[in-house]
Amino acid sequence: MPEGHVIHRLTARLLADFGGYSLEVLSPQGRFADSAELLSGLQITGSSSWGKHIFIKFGEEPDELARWLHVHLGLYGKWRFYPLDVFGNPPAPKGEIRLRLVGREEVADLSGPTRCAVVSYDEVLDVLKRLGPDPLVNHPADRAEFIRLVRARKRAIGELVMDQSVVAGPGNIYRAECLFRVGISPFRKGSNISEKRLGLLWDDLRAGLLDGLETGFISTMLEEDLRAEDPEDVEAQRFYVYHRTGRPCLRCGSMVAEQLMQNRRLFWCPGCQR
DNA sequence: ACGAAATGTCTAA
DNA sequence: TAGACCTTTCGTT
Repeated sequence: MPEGHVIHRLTARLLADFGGYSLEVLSPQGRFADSAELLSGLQITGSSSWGKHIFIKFGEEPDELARWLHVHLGLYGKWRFYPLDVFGNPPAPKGEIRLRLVGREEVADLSGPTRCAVVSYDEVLDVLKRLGPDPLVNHPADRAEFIRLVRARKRAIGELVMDQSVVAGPGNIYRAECLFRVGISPFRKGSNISEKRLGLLWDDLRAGLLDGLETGFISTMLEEDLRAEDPEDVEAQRFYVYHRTGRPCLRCGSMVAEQLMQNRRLFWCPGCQR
């Protein structure tokens, strides 16, 4: 259940912990068995991520000739890591494990991904072509490109922030929290929002994702607001509006509202986001 | 035990 | 827009 920050983190970890030596690749559940065989015995020699997509390079050939593992976790997918025991044996798989990487000191188990496939470099490029700028990558022209893409569309900004061809990486939590922090109503049409405010939104998405990348979890709340909340309620300490339906906004006191947008729960403050 | 929800995306109608 | 899909976890009976 990850947004972009978790994906970039995982990508780095997979290369750091499992790269540079021959790996055993298994599919305890069986659904990935044929593909696992294509990879088993090879080394991980590179990794990259964009938005919520992970690409792991297997083999020492140049990029164009290597085999690439493409993973997208979707809503439920998860990587779990377990240490080998004192004899160097991996633990028995727990649950439905689509893919297992057996490393020197630990195993990486993948469950529930929406995509897990061995692909060519061309297929990697095809995926990248469909994705908009990633605030964690933040190439020099990306900020302006994000502004241009949003302003070219008439759909609501709440939908556009979740559209991976407009901006790759943010999900439902960053959508709610960043729109709140920048004070933009999720219902505003992209084409009606000024370049300046969209620039601030990009900056805030980047700041949020960067913070999540460092800490490993999403906490969008500023220090001075943290103290105001009930210390028992961990979720409320992290978020201004996400999952806070019917409770008072910490900034203005209005009730946080909720409705479905594109089949996902959208949270916003009607007072702060006009 | 069972049902709902979860930080997502695709496809068909 | 609705449904399908992949799986785990948490709350309610």
